[in-house]
Amino acid sequence: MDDSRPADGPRRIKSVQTASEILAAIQRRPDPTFSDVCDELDASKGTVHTYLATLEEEGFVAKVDGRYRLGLRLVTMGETVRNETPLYRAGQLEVDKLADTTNEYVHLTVVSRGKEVTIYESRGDNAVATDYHLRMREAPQYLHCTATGKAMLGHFDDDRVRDIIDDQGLVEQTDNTISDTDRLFDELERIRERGYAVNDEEELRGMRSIGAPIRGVDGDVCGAVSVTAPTSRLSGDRFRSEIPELVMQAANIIEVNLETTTFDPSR
Amino acid sequence: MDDSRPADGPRRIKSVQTASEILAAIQRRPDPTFSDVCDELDASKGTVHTYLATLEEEGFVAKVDGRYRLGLRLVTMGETVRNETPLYRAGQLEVDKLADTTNEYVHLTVVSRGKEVTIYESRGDNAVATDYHLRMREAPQYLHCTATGKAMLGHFDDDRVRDIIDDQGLVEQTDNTISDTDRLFDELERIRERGYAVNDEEELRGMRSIGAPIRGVDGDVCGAVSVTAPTSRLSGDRFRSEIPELVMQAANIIEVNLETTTFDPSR
DNA sequence: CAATCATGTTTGTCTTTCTCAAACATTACA
DNA sequence: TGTAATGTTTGAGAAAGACAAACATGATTG
Repeated sequence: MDDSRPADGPRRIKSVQTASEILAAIQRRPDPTFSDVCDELDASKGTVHTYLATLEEEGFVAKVDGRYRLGLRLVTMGETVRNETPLYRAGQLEVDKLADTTNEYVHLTVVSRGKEVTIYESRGDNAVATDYHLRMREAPQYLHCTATGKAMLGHFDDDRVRDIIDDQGLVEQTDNTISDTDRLFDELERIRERGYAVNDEEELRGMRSIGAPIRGVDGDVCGAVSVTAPTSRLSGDRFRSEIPELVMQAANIIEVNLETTTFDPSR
Repeated sequence: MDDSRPADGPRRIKSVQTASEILAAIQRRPDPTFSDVCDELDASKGTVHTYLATLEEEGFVAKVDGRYRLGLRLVTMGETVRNETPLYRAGQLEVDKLADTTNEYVHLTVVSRGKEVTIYESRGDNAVATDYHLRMREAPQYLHCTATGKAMLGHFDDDRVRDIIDDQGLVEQTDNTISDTDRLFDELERIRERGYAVNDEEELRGMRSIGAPIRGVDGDVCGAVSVTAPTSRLSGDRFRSEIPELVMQAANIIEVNLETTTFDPSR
């Protein structure tokens, strides 16, 4: 009844947190109006108004006939992030090739704050669930139910995996999702042995993926690559050896690229 | 000597502006250290520290062994922006096709705040200047020296064009850049007549482009599409009729897609 | 067509929170 | 080991943010 102290801890800029919340609110809601944004925040109209005006001026938000959107500055900044991620430069071409030979979706992902973000995606000619994959890239995804995610988890040390599970939980996205910690650790063990991870309709019903980890120069995992296809097209030999082989090859080539580009003197 | 009034005008949140400046500083400088960031801002170390901590917590900034980078949240948000730009959904496939038939770089751009932003890019097998195009996407570009930019300017009304010129100037990127207002207006006239715009080494020496405007349902220009290739491969008939024809066809198809997807009831 | 309502914008004022210095840590370097 | 460089924390004054309420502007409706 007495903990009215400022509960210190490290200092933060509250206005920046508020701005971030507003951006999140706009992202959550499609094309919100001014009062839609107000509804999602607990701040007065006047305050929200000033924030939106500032964010618009800075290019983080755009107003299109009375409705708010995230601004194009986020596109250019996002582009910078990708270009400065060594994995992107090292992997882009190889991902395109893999999409070309498999004709399916290929993803290149990295871990950030306990989730994974797709840094590059290539769509083979037969790729399905385009809309799902479009939307999926708009937010970081769980690691425990994707091929790339599990491939990476398999090469983290147990403490780190445990921390991630504690933070994120093992949300059941489908009936096949591994939602039990022990089972997940068993699975990670198998992934380590085989060298690749399988996602058997654990993220999305009807879709399977094969993923392999990518190690950086220091030996630590810095990302993963995967092929995703409808279960009907990803079964039998193709599921058990052909695609896994191709994915691991691609991962290997990207690793080599990484080593050589990292030492690129022009950077 | 007396204008010490608050110089009112509409209110803004200063902290958000500061945060924006910090992000810009990090984007400008590759992998800056803490004091690098301080150097670019005029704020005390303590202040910058608090901002960076906040931005990191929010995912807009990441610290990788002592150096700052833009954070992956910008990637996911940027992805949202693209996905919610109708032009992207309407044009993506067509841009891929055009890159496939021409084997060159194809760009899909929109205007924002007097400059253009590439919302999607497809790289044909022979595409050159990969690195330039990578970097180019990290910042909005001038309209007066690109094929897409001029295609769009050609269909704005004169006042709007004049405003843009006043704001942005006619920076000479190469010897061929049109840096004279009257000459630019003449050129825009020709573009309107022909239906497509030409960039003849006006942006980058050795590179030519052909661009066509894309009109939205309301009839207003909402973007443009272009093919870019080295001058040696873009000359003669290919330069004067083949590629222009293909680009205008693509623009036309995208316009049709736009009309049909806009009325998509699922949205 | 007036009147009511919903939506968005501006302003005065009090409170919160930024910001600066300066002190404090921590790490590099000689 | 001492000195410098870099990064982090803190106290307190000054500045800026937040609220509420008033003000516009457009919709909607009786």
